[in-house]
Amino acid sequence: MAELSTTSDVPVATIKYYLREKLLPAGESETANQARYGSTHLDRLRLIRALIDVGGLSVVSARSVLRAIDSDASLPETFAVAQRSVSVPIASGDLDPADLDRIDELLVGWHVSPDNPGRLASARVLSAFRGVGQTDDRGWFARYAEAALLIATADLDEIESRPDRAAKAETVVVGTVLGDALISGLRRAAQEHITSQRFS
Amino acid sequence: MAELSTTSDVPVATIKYYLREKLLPAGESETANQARYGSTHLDRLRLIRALIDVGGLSVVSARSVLRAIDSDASLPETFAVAQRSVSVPIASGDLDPADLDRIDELLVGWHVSPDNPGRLASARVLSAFRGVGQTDDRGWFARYAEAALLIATADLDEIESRPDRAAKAETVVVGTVLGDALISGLRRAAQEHITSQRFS
DNA sequence: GCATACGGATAGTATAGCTATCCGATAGCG
DNA sequence: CGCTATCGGATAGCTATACTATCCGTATGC
Repeated sequence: MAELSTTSDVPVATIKYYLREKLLPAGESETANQARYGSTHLDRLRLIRALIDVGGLSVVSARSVLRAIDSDASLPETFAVAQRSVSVPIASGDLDPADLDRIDELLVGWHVSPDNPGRLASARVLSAFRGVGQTDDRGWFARYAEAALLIATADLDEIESRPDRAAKAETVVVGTVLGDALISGLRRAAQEHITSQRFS
Repeated sequence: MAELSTTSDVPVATIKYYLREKLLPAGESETANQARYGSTHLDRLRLIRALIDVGGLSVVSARSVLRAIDSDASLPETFAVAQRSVSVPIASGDLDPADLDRIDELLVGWHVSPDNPGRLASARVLSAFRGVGQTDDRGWFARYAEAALLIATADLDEIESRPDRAAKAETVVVGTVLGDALISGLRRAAQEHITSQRFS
């Protein structure tokens, strides 16, 4: 365990915490006070840190996506789990139906279920925009939707390129969780680029 | 204050907390135990809730972006504040220079300063991808960068459409903070759409 | 004249994510 | 064989955040 800690750069106490929280499977005990951790443990630990540190997942969310990877759920099911774990749950009753309508209007031709976390989250953002006095943002949102379609297509292409179900499932989770961080990072870089282009 | 609480649906105790934390300016005291809150206070309160609830900002981050809106800082400066407040700070020393190189390679032709939070965040995501054994993701990342450019262009167009500096600054902040929530929401909807397209 | 409501100050609460200490067992060393 | 250091596991403690609840003196309005 000490070795796992040094190679992964995660404190021993934290590893113990992840074991307790069932994020990490226990090593196989060799004697009563020695356990063996192999490369699978190291890989899993790195995945955990990526999800939590970079993706910003909570420990409970991380656990549920890890379970989804380990299960034999279908890809769409794994996607659903991954999506729910990165989204704050929103009850559709809390939303103004008019906001949902406007989102659906934006997404015409898309096949999206009514309780898709992204659909609800988008409606909530729209409502917040309205609350702040931001209006006439239809064009803005439409361009976001176009970009989202590009990204999702890239995501699915990447997932399909993976060899087997296990690898595909992991890419679904990693892509969903880290993809959010990636797109916002690149967006900030692009914002600075365009800003400097227009302000000089 | 009770009125402000009912119209905004924010508990009185929470409003007091925001006053204490200097997110909300104090109402003008009329007598020793009465204060007057106007529509500016209501607007500000709604903005605070949008930033915190929908945008996921911490109270301290919210305070710093509100200060940026109220200041007479230039738009690029306001952008920088907004970007820093939505990003977890990353020291460039913690990153593998090779990851930064690969991001810079992706961003050729872009005018981005070395300490742009998005550039650093993207490098960190790249490093996390590598750590979980995800490779050959150059094409994937490039498509993300393309989408980011589309989004940033839409952002800047929207900002420029605003009448004056104050409105522009508010759109910078609101757009930066809520835009992240919007794009990830739309991405999830698009993922479901493309998935169902390909799996049926 | 007095219950009620006000704003401000202060203290308390809940949760999350670690982190530190204690404990008995055992491995290595001489 | 003895002794110290280290192991894994269990438990308790810590820190930060975002509220939330109570108390208090003042003042309003019926």
